Amino acid sequence: MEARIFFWEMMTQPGIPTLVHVAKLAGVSENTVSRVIRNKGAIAEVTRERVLAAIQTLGYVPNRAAGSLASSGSMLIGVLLPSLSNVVFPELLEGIHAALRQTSYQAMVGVTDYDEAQEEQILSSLLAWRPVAVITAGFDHTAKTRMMLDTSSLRVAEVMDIDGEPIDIAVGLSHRKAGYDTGRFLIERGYRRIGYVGHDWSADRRARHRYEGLRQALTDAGLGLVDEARAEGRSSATAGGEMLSALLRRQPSIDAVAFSNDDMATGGFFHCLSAGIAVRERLALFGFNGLEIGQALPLPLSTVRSNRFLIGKKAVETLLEHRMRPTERLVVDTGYEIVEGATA
Amino acid sequence: MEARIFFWEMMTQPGIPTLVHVAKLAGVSENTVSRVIRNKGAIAEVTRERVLAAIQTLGYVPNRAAGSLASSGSMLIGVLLPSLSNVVFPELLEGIHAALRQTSYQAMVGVTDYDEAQEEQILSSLLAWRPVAVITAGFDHTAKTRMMLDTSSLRVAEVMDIDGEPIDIAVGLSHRKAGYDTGRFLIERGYRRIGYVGHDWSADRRARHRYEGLRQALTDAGLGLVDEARAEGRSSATAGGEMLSALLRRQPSIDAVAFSNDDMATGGFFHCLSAGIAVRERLALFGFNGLEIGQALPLPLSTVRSNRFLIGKKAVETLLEHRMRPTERLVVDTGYEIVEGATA
DNA sequence: CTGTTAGCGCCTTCAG
DNA sequence: CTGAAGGCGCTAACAG
Repeated sequence: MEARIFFWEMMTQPGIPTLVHVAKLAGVSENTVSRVIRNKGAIAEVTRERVLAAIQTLGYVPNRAAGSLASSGSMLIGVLLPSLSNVVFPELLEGIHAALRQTSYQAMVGVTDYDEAQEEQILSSLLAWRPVAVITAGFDHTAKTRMMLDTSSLRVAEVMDIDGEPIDIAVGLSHRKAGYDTGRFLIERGYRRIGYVGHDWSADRRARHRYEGLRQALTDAGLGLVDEARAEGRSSATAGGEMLSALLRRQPSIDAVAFSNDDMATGGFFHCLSAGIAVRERLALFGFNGLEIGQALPLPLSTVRSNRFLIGKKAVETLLEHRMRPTERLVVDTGYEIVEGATA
Repeated sequence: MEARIFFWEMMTQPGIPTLVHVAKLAGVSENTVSRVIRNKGAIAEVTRERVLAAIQTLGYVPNRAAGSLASSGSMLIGVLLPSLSNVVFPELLEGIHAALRQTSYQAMVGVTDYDEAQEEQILSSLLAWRPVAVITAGFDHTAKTRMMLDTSSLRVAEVMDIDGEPIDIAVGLSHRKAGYDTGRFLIERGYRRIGYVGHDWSADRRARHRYEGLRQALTDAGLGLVDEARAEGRSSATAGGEMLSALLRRQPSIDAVAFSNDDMATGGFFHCLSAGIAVRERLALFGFNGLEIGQALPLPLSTVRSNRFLIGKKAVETLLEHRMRPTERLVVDTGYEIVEGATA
């Protein structure tokens, strides 16, 4: 009772309560309050309850900036994404958030817009908050970015892709292998005149890897790609339709098309509808990602399901398992799954 | 030269450089360095250059946790989103990030999973970083959430929706009005037997507002909703197809269907394809959102375009325009646009 | 089991 | 135009 009065006396200007306020109200030292909050060290049950009550009545929320400064451990994980307009990245983020929910870590996201120079700049503003780890989608970095990432004590997970040499942890799938399996799948189904429809690779190195894997599979089977059409910009259903149309104009005899992803393939499917092309009988379509929209098509899309949510989750888990930077490079293969569908 | 040696001497343990290191290297006081960084106060050009050089060679990155603590201004904006799996939220986030890119503010995102209790918990972990403002998608909060949001000095923007009473700033569109206009559009096109296909409203209050607006328009025209079908879970193309199928089984005479959003409508479109129903001639379809996929359909979807990117951008801009909490409630209407399309 | 004493890295205020 | 103190809110040692 008296303690509470004492507290209100203190609050010269009604600001946000701090440890001092809680301590005063609970009649203990700041330090004890801190211990209760962090569950560190042994504390008498009575004391703990008194402190908890004080926290409750004041609505005290610890200031993490102060905590971070004092302990040099921020409970922050930086996340660098190229974009949010391609569904795969939000899905990755969902996985990251889901894994973080169990912990008291927070994600801090930066969007680089597929630009390495921006990545550099955004990374440095993330580092200003001294995260304990960074998750980044991809292996292509500027020299300076690489240097910043090389700060010892900063763990780095490069996600989505495991086809490169990671800085310390890689979590994802081999897009080259997925592309190869796409080729194998089409060949085994008897398709021989195979084409490719894609989008701009400069922003999407993984799409290029899949393409390379596809070509390899065809080469290994004594075949080749009949022709290909690539859109200038990012992937979209519209681009997929237009590019398929262009490809077929040049090569009417093509019997199967591998698309750079499901968005493009969905557009291809729509084109077939409009143009009266019988999908699978006359022209097989194959995508990548396993998005919901592809599976909702009148004919479910044949594709490869990559689990973005899982990648995000695994990345966080792996990162948090290693409190120090791992001595050896770690590669976590989250795999993928061929979805037979009905379009190929 | 000498200065540099001096610096290395200091680095007993090769850690992250601080203001002290920069100051030593540049031969000035910490304070001067701080001023250079923040562009505050007058500084001799020579000094500034010397400091900048030192920062460069050390790769110094200011510690914002420390800055935040010292200045009680965090350059952080908290963002509360219900989910990332519905495209509209990543798009909103893109707008937020785009607006933030010009500034030195950072977004810190929390995902509530459509759960008010979680929102409360996540908000408090965001507040631990003492953001200067919070952006939240929606008006439904628990009492405790409301209390936390009521901290003076914390500016709050509630986005997407302007149909409620904002805490201090609302940015978005009137979903009720958009629903009303959907009804008007269908009526003016001559449709009279109108049905509705939706998803679970408990997670999506905006969808309910659109529905209410729609009903109002029908009522005002002396009509009523013939029937409706609502899926249990979240919106998806699959659910849209299934629900449309169920609705038509009950009410074969329906001539137009308003969907809760484009995902659902796209699924409806696919159902029509499979079932051989002539879209528009026999059955009109109308969506909401104006997603790319809808416009890529063989018949572009008739829908309402809500500009999520703009909402995010405007929210940030409005928030940053007001350095203090605005005295009056502010409502920014970002509007919407009817997309005629070819399905209604 | 609890309190005391120093900082963490920066910014603000006040002197020059 | 620049420097010297002091403190933001918290945690890490030590003591006891």
